[in-house]
Amino acid sequence: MDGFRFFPQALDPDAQAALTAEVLTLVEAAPFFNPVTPGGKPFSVRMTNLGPLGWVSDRSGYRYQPTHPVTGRPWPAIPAVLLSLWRELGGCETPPDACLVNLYRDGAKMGLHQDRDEADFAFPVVSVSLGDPAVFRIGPAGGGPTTSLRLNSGDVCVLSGPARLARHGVDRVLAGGSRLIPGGGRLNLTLRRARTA
DNA sequence: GAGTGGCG
DNA sequence: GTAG
Repeated sequence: MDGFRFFPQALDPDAQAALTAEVLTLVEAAPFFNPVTPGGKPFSVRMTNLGPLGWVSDRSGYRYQPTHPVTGRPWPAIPAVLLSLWRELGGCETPPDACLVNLYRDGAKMGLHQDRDEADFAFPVVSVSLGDPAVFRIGPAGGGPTTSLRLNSGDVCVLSGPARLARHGVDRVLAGGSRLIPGGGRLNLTLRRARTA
């Protein structure tokens, strides 16, 4: 997968713990909600966002919006450490304007999809894994054979260039593999530039 | 259970 | 249409 870059253990255990604590504190003001597809089917992951814009899905469709769908308040700010990861590993000077926070509890998964709700695909997607390991799947943008990859806590993935529109998803989460998240599970932080610079 | 994929 |  040209354009797909994998940075194992980009965050050491102390940095993982600090980031997890910071994100969980921030999202107290923007609680995880239960999204549904435009067809009304619930996702198995729970979601919230950080930053000027947040990705949401409901019966009206997929979109980025500046406020939490339940509280109506703006999303909390993106932590500085994530802005640094975006710049250093994503190689992008323009900062992200959205950070989707997906919480995978027992049995949660994410079907194969593309991130294509952003205005300019020249900007990368930077994904940070925290907590339980996940079996990630990725394949070409145009369809075809996929490969699977285990994502551990502290790993960072970058989708850019030809891989920016890669199909990807999470087949399953390996429960109990980490004690990082209270109550267990996996937290995935996905940084994106939703609007043009 | 694993892999693939409608999809614009 | 949609990450189900």
